[in-house]
Amino acid sequence: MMMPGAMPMGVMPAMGAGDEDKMKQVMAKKPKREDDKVTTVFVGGLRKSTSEDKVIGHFAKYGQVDSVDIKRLPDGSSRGFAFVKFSDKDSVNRCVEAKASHMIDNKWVAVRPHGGTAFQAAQHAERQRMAHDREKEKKETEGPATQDDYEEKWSEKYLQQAASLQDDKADSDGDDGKEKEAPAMNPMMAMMMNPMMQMMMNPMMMGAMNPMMMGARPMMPGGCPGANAEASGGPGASQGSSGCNMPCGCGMMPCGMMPGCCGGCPCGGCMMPGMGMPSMPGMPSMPGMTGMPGMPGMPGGAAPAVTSPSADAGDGEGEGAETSGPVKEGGGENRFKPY
DNA sequence: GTTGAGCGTT
Repeated sequence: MMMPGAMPMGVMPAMGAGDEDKMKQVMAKKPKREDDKVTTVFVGGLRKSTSEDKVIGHFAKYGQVDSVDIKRLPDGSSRGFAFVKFSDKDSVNRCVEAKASHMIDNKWVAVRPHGGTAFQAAQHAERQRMAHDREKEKKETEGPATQDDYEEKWSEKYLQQAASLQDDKADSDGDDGKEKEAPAMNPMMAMMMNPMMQMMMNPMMMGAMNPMMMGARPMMPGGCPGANAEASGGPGASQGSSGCNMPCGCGMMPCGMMPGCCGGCPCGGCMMPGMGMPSMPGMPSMPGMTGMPGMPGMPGGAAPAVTSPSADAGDGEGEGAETSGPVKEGGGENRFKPY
């Protein structure tokens, strides 16, 4: 026994008359629009003053004009183009083929099929451009690389910079010929070239490499006479003669930290008050760190010994030796100021 | 100022 209403809607064998009509309408609708297009011509370049009547009057000679739709702004003024619908395609063809002879209101107008090739090409180009923009935007949003990539990149950059720094240093160090050739740069070396690192490392290295300095010597009020020796004879030249065995150059070692230290380097090449910076055998000097004169209140500050530009002549200019008064800035060249 | 706008959905 089959209930009348049990049949699923989707398999209904027949449609009512009304349904059929609806279907016809739906089916007809789309083709109708297409037909509208193929029987419509676009008319561009109209005068604002051109009326529908004028347009109809012009296009009537190519066939039966169904309608003319001049596009207007809300205020009613013409936008300068119109759609002319013919009742058949042949009229459109005739009309389009005669494009050279369309003059309305004494003005040449453009007549093309609705959605003609030029229009479609323009639309296509526009679509392509939009798609391209979207693609680009998407890429930018996603980002060109991951965080890891960035880190890798920066590490690489750092190493490269360190290497180039080392190269520069090796070049400038070669001037006095006292230092050994700088070894090939590696990250560890790059780190060691950091002034702070040198400050930290030198005490240890000095102790290990220069046992001579471990010998106790009394403080030398008046400064380290080695400065003179340094200026004239290089590191170690002062040894023995004037009471201080420190080769008074401009290394990174605070003088006061060394047993037997004179308590201050008057050489003019010191960075810090009271911090004689003995040059370190085998280590490149730090030209950029030099040039600080002796400081007031420190034994080295009043050192009479330094009257010449000293070991680091050229940037310190020996200011520190001129007076025991307030510190002068090292010609503006010093990037490292005391305290 | 040379290509509309409505209809109404996934």
